[in-house]
Amino acid sequence: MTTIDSALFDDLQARGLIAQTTGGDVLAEYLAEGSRTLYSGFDPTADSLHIGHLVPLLALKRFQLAGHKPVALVGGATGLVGDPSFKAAERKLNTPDIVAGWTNKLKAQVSRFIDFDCGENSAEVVNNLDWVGQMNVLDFLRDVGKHFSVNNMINKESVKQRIDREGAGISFTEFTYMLLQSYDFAELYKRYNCTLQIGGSDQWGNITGGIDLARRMYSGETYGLTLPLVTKSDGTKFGKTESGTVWLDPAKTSPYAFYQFWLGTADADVYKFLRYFTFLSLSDIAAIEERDRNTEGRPEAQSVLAKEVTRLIHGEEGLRAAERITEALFSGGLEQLSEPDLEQLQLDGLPSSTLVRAQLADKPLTQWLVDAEMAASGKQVKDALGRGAVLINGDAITFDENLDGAACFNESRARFQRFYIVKLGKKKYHLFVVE
RNA sequence: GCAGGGGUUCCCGAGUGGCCAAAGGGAUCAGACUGUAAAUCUGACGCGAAAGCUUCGGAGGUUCGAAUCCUCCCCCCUGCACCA
Repeated sequence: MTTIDSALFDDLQARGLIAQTTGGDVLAEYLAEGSRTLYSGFDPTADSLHIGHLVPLLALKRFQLAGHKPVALVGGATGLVGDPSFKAAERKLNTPDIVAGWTNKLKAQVSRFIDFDCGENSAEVVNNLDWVGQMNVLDFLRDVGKHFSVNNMINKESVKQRIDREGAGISFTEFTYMLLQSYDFAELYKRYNCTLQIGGSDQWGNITGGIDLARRMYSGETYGLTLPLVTKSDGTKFGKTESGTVWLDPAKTSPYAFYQFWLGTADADVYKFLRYFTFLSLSDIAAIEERDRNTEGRPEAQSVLAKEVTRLIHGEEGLRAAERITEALFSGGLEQLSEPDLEQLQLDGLPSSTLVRAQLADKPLTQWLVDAEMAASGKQVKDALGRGAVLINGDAITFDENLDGAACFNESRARFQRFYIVKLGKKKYHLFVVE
């Protein structure tokens, strides 16, 4: 018999992880009284999840740890249609085989976070294409569509801006998305007695749609809970860096870059993020906050956050690699790195490139750095050059040197004849290996 | 199909014949200050080391000169019509 942690709801609330719920206190009680089955959906809109998906993903795990059974739904079907919720414009459709490929990747990714072998509340991963895929249009219209009122649908906040906004619009396809997702909930209710759907706060309309449908089709009593949208205190979008989205796939965002992302969290956000993204207890987090408040200089919270989240996503190994690189680059000991250290940095995932010595003179430094994706354009490098912000193995490079790639990467500047650590600005590092 | 409104540099959004590589804001990058933070200030922000080159949905045209004018085409929005 699974033990239920009746404090779950209070804990979620205290973490700020509850945006809205249906049922209010009834839901809290319902969760405290027994092991429930809940689900959250992830649509394949890319070949990897990103940190924006982390809140619902971790929430599934929080529920599981508290004794409930999580179902992760990967939207092989809904991904073919596109969720219009709060989107400014119609999205372009991806081909079925692309979506199928992404679906498989997401299934694998999602599976790493929840436990499939813990008895009664073992997790499930499902794909809604399995039940929507073979449904025919007429059945859908008669069995599902009949339960929806267009009048209600167009009043949903999530599609309103698309309907009201001049210059926008919404296709029937996207408009129908809500029906598909609602049907998922009803179907999971039938299959697994799944009685709770969780999701981002943008999913509220879709979730309540599902609750209504489950009641109408099966007289099922179900609940919804939404998680807050992650926002930053400065108003910029969470989860983006200069180089774009922060992905969970280590091939798309290295553990080092991932670690650095969290390390850069603003003070104003970091304690909130600890509550959102880690499993540290609220009292531990409060203790960290208290210590930081009483300490001069750099707070401890960011490194705790980076460590916890990186370990969660990339494991102990990924975390250690990220820490090794960070330590080497930011603790000032660059000159002390041994040859094996430098080789290890490369293995650990420090961005690196291999250049051929004979070709160095072909391009200016600006171009080499652009090619290595250290900067988007030579202009940016040029700007940095003018401010002495480009360092090769510690030497500031000048404008004049820039033109001659070979001079920049000259042999006397090399470490162990072939390694050059280029620093652009305060944080960007790249290892060049010249052969 | 008809009528009207639109498509501008990453985003929003000015610009209606030269002073426009194109206002302003946001985002982003670099510098100062710091704690690899925030705020603030400074600079950059189509590409190029530079000379210079390429842009304002697409293709042509008018003009000494076009993002701005004309023609055709593509796409989006709103309404009407068609259909019933």
